[in-house]
Amino acid sequence: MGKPQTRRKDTRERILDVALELFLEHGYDQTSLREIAERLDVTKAALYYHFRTKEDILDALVGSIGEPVDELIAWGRAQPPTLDTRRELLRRLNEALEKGAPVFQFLQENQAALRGRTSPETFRNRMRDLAALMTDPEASVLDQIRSVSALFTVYFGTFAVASIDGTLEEKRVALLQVAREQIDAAHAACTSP
Amino acid sequence: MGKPQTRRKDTRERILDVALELFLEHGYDQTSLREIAERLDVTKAALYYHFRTKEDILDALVGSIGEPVDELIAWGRAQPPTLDTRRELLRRLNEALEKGAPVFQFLQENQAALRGRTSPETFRNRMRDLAALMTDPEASVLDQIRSVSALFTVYFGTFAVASIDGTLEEKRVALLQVAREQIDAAHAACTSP
Amino acid sequence: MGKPQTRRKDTRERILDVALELFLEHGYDQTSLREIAERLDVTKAALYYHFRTKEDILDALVGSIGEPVDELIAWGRAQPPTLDTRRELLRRLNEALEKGAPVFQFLQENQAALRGRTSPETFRNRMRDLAALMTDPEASVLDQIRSVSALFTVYFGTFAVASIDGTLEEKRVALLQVAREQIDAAHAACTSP
Amino acid sequence: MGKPQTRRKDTRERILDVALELFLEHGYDQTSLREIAERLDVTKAALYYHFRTKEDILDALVGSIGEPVDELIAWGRAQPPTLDTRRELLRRLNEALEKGAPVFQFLQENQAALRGRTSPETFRNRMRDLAALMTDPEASVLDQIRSVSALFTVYFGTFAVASIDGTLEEKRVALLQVAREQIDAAHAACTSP
DNA sequence: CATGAATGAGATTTCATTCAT
DNA sequence: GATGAATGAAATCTCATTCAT
Repeated sequence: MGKPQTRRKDTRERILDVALELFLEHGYDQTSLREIAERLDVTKAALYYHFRTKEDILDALVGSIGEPVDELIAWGRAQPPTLDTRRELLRRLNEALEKGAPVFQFLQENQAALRGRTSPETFRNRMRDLAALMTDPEASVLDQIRSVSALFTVYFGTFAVASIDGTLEEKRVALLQVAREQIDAAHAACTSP
Repeated sequence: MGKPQTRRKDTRERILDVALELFLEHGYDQTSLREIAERLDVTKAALYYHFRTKEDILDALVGSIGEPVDELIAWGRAQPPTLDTRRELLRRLNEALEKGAPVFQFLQENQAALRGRTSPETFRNRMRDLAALMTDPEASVLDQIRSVSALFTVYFGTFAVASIDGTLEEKRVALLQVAREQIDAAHAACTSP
Repeated sequence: MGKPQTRRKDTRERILDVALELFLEHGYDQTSLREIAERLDVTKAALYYHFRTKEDILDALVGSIGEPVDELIAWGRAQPPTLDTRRELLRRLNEALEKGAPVFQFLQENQAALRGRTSPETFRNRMRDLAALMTDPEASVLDQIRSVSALFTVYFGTFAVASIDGTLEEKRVALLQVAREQIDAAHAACTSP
Repeated sequence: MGKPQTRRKDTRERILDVALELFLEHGYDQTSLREIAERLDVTKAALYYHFRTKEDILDALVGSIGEPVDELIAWGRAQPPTLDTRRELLRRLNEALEKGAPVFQFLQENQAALRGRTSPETFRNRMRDLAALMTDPEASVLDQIRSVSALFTVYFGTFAVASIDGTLEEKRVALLQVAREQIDAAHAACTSP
């Protein structure tokens, strides 16, 4: 009974899982389709049944995180460019990074390898948009850097806190708070003096 | 008299220059020795006269920034772990990044590709040592993240401020100041309450 | 009543049409079953319901012109080897080429690709038989060449007159007349002196 | 003494020889670089040292006959469009075909496989130019076909006379004479009536 | 009748590397 | 110091074909 058998989960899904796994282990260029196929115990040709090229696998992976970020940007643009909006942007980004973290890390560690590829390029543009939403173009260089720095703390911090003791959740919350302090500083400086 | 002739700078040096140039353009894996040789207008075999393997070129490149960082770490260890020491560490790192920036960027963008390679691994360890010098292991998670965040600001900021208006020098100084605020915050929090 | 429905002509027929179309466009080897299936908007597996192999498609195509030529040869053999017989052979071949022209052209342009395949080989034998019917083995080399040349004019001419102005029908008639002059010359030479 | 050793003739030359040999045996598409390499007893990679792609081998082959034909066309254009010129064109083509015959045959048998490839396309244009030199555009369709037919006799005849008895030289001369009769007929018809 | 999923074999091409000269 | 010729290994990708459903 039930579905006939959909043997071994869904192959397409499994390919993406294993691909990401290997891309993180050895990098995109160093991961051959042979390796992916072997770890899945299918033939290389089977991969080509599900994806037209190696780059299509990449696109599917990057696409999976593109949507949440797009939504985030759309939301940000609909809000007034206030401190509260920016705090909320950081909070939502921090959340989005939690799920999707492996893909974010993959993108971050393979920047050079993926240069010129359309889908990561698209992703990079999204991050640029996000950065633009965090900063006021007329603010001082100092404040702009404070804002970008807040984004960095959330973004890179996620991959770098491994060496610090503490639970993942604890560190995630701490990252967010530090980032919030920085965005607060950017705003305080520009309103108070 | 003097050196025999050192025609055109010195081939070894030129190989390193062009290699770095191409590694930055297409990434380490995607850059073939053929491309390097072609851009230099020599044969591939000529490269092998100067470097035993492709990885040797990588090592020479990474080595060129290893020394300054090693010195920085040695200096840091010889100092007491005070706020002033950390401020000075940030300042010196900021300085070291200026020269050597392309190599740092190369390392940052090719993390996955270089994983498992000895010399970048060595470099990563050095950065870990540096991070350790910036933080007190007994400090709160929050303060540790503040300290690491200061390091990030100096480090990643260097590659990311391209999209902000202002002279390079201006931005470098601003980055340093923001980082200093963060390390100050880390210390203020842990000494005051 | 009548045939159940013969939806859209008949799949088998459509496969042959599209296959020939593509074989003419890109050549036999360069045409994959995937392309044929895609242009028909069915799956590759569907092709295998109608034909056991790719070569079976080829055989069906070549077979379609084999019969008329077989009949022509049989007719030729039943006649005395006179000038009139040969004139009539040219006329009938010229006629047969009109229908079936695409298949003839396909065979002519893919000789190398089809070498060793049984059915085109069979076809080539038929053409050889036809050439034999056109020539007397004891005639002079010159006259044999005149006769073969007449065959060529009808055969290759059909594909080559595209660059000459005039209606198709006009050109077909002209080709036949030129060929007839050649066969006449072959006979005149051998009977008169 | 003598040249150091130029071991085994000139590799590039040998590749072209063997490639043509195999292209004629199995056709262009069906001949893999593996086969070429094996018959030469070198590795596939060695082929790529001498030719950038498989198509480059093709180009070199076609190019080798392009020049003589170009010269023939240039010569033809410099002459008045008389019967004598055309007789001489046929004679020279007949001569050019003798050397270079295998390449001509290869081109003729692989038309479909080579469609769209630049260098055979170029070659086809040359043949069209040659055909244009043989015919008067204002002549009757009949005479135009007679002229083209003369060209065919020389061209296709070269590959087709294998089945006729006689020495190669004898047959070559006979082909030329038959072609000449046809071009004569084309001119006679248009001047006399 | 036809499809979705998969395979085994093999194609072209590229790469780091070697070595005699 | 440098080159020309070559190699062995591997990569991406395509193809004809099969078979359970």
